[in-house]
Amino acid sequence: MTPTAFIVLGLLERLGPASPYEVKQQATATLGNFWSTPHSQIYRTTEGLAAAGLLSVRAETTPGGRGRTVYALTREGRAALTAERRHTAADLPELRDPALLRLYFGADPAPLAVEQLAAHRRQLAAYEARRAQDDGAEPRGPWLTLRAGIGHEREWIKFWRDLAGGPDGQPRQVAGSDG
Amino acid sequence: MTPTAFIVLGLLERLGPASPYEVKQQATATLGNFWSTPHSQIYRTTEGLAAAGLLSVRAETTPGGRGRTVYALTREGRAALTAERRHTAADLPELRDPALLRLYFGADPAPLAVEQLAAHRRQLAAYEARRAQDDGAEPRGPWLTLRAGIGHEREWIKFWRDLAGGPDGQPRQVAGSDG
DNA sequence: CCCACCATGTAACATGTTACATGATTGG
DNA sequence: CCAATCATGTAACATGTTACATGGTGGG
Repeated sequence: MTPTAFIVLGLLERLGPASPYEVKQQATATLGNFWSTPHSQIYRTTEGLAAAGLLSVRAETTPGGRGRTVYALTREGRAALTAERRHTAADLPELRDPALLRLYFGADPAPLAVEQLAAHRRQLAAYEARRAQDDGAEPRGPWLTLRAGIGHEREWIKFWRDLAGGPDGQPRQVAGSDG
Repeated sequence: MTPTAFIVLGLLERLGPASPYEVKQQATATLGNFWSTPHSQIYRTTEGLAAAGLLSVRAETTPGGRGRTVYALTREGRAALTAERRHTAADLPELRDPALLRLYFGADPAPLAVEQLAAHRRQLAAYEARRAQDDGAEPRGPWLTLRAGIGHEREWIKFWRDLAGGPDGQPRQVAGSDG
């Protein structure tokens, strides 16, 4: 199962029957932080899952007279979701950071680092604001992934801060803070 | 410029004139750790860059009588490389970790974490072995990205270790080690 | 000589990205 | 009533992934 399919199934479980549009809204609102998906992809995926029998389709007409398509989990869909949750196979993702690529190929570290540092600080602030909002929230999953995000942002900040240098633009530290 | 294009240009600068096959070998050997690229993609990209005038093309015949295509940076190609190195725009990558997705959607943390922990420990060991090999190596870029990779592997290990639990399968710690 | 692997690509398909299109609703 | 925005999709194109194809080379 592709990640996008898993996302669609998982969100439909939470939402109950919903249109791809609603799924997309939910995706953006909740896990947009560590895994975004464009709406065109959501539409394709709901179609595909319906064709595979994991979702049921219902054509609706809105009060306004406009058509829309509502999908819901079938029994097979729920089973697939459960199965996917039980997978423990570990294929590690790559960092795939364009900034890292530039660094690798000889970009001047300091100016790059200044921008990266600022961006990661903003991201960390956003994460922490969210965590403050739903500290201790149930279910646990989202809270844990948020924690992962925060940890990695902090790691990035450490990394780029070392390269950003002081006011004179010199690196403050290059040797690894090992141990 | 796409990341793949940048990779191809950067590697061709190091290699001098080379075939897509050689570029791919180099890519795997050097930055396969944080950004892999399939060889089919390298072929497409060299074609595209040549069409855009950033690479020159030369058809060769190997000693064995087999044909191959050798690409080399043009002046425009070098200029594009320099320009890209100067970009500092920061669009942050997402974590996009399938394991995190499972966690988010309610997978049981402990068994997932056990596998993830093992995988990340292997990856960390590989990184550290490499770093031991070329500690202090020049140029600096690759060494720095390796450091980033190590930092993030450690962060993942911390994260999953907390979820993996002791021998009894209970989480050892769930509240954030904040500070 | 044949099998495995290296070198060199091409093709087919899935996924991701960006842009386009268009009907309802709502605020000014 | 007009513009902006919400809701609902479709289309075109780029990128990434997987599989296929084929010529040389070297070892058993």
